[in-house]
Amino acid sequence: MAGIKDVAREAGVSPSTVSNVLNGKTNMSPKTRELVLSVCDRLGYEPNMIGKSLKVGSNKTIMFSFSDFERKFYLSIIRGISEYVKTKDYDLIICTNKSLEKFMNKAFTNGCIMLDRRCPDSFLLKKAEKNYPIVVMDRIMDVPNIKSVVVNNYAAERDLVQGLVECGYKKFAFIGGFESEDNRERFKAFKDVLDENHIPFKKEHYYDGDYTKKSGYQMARLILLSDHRPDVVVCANDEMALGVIKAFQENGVKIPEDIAVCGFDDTETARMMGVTTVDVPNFERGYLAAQYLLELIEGGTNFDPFLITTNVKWRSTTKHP
Amino acid sequence: MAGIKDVAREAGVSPSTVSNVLNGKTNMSPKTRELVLSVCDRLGYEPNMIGKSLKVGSNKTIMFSFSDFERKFYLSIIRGISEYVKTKDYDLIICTNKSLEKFMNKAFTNGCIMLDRRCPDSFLLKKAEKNYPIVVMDRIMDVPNIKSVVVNNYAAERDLVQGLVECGYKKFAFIGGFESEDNRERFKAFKDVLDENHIPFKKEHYYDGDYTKKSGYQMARLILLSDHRPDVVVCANDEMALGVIKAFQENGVKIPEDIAVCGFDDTETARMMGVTTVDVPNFERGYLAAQYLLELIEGGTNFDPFLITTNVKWRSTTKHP
DNA sequence: TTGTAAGCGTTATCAA
DNA sequence: TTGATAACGCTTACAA
Repeated sequence: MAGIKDVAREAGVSPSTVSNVLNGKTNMSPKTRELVLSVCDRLGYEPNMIGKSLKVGSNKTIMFSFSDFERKFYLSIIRGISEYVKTKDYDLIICTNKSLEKFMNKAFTNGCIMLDRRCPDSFLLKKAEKNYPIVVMDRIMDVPNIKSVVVNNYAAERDLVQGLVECGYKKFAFIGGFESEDNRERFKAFKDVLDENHIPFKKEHYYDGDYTKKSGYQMARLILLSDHRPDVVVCANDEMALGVIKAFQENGVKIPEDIAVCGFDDTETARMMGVTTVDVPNFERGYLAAQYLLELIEGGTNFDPFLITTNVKWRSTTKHP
Repeated sequence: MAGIKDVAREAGVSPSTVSNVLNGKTNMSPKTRELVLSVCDRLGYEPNMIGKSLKVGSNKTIMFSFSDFERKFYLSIIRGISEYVKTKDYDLIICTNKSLEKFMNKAFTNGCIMLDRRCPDSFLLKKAEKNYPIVVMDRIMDVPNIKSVVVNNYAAERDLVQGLVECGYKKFAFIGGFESEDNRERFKAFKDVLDENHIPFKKEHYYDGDYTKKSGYQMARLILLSDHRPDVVVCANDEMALGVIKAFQENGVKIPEDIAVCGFDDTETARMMGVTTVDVPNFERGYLAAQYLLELIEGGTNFDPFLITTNVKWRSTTKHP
């Protein structure tokens, strides 16, 4: 690997001149510039970004961390981040495992968008205290250097359930995901709307899923065995709703005539299957997260959580309000 | 940000001693070690990986590059890479846009897995000549320092089409994706099997899609307008097959009774919709790609392309052979 | 217009 | 058991 010194020696100039040429400075004669450029080309010189980063102190790079590979919409989020970052001439590195200690470091990246729920708050707080800017998605942390960008789960689920009530549904079942802020909010909205409408809901009609299709399938079978048949099953996400639909189809339960089903996320499969659900604008959330992160990096100090609004998509697995 | 020197000063030792402690060396007294460790903790010291990388010359990191955000199975590939890399104590960075020049650099990453079709061969060849190890997916490049890990499209599509022939289908239509090695191979297999079975296929029964669901939908409408109704539509991927299915459903065409449909990829939606397709083991391909890359990095010299085998999944959008 | 030299944060060598 | 020093590849004052 040719280094800047090799180029300098070969061109008969000093390393600083090579550096200047390569960084678009104009304080050299045209012929020196040409010469340097041609030597770079001939030697196939590529600047060592590590050396440069060390010297310059920042490398205009942000990082995104996630760890759930079952969610296609993560790709949309990535696309959103990627698009915004490009406009600002920053680079993006995405990281999936425990390399955080290495990459969440001022020396390596200027900031981070965190979507990995396995990364504990305490870790993020530690980084934030060191002035490392972070945007967290799907969780709320209201401290300096951390900005939350979260889906307004509560409002979205409220809209959905209120619509179902207006359709005339009276007997509800809810399939929850694993313990998380998302799930708590979605369930709370569900419960609140039922309460406001004086529709009773018993604990035993809450079924414990884990956001996977399989768990939805299993819970649906339990529902079919129970003596209290709901007329609508509200699922905390689309994957579980798809599992429910599969179980219902296998057991000859007509959707929505016998039992209606709805989800949350508006995944591609849900769309294709005509599932009533809540559309979360994922590209936009990625884009916004990146935008906020760069604002923090450039010195912004607005750390108020940002809520993303959503829309209910009424499709064929429920009546329409 | 506290640096190694700050720690050294605070602990009353030299930077080298701090470095030694932090790198697990044992050439110091236990009490010095303890002291250093406690100071590190108190100051919240984190090693600057850039400084370290510059000194050490390598940072045990590989990179993965992609750019198509419409394919959920990319997440499976990433998971495969991520899993393998973890076992070898390497880090993975994923990169989506034009940051390649920066990251595909010996100083930054030790090697790269390339799945971005927009990255030209010429660029990769240039890197390979500089001894930068690369694993390319979905394209074949048979030169030193580049290993190809590709799906055996030809064999897979042959199996599928041969099965269709055995089902008794006689009038075929093919919807191709955009111009690419994948598409060429899939179509060649399709055509070869028909030829071998003396089943005629005219150019006008090849429809030009672009791998999107929308294009499948549009082509399906064209097919319905044509005077030659096929009894099976073979699509170069699942997305297009889903588009076809949508169009057929809207027009009252029964699948598979009136016209059968099949795809390629075994996406989640295809699975859910019962589409006959070819299952590509994506997790495994990522895993293997990572494995081969690390082999190259450690000095391996087996650059022969590796073909990944696949299985046909017979489902309800076609008869079964 | 060009070159010299210091320094970014670390580790390795070697001497104490 | 410790520390001084050089070096990794680059940029940037500042000097020439």
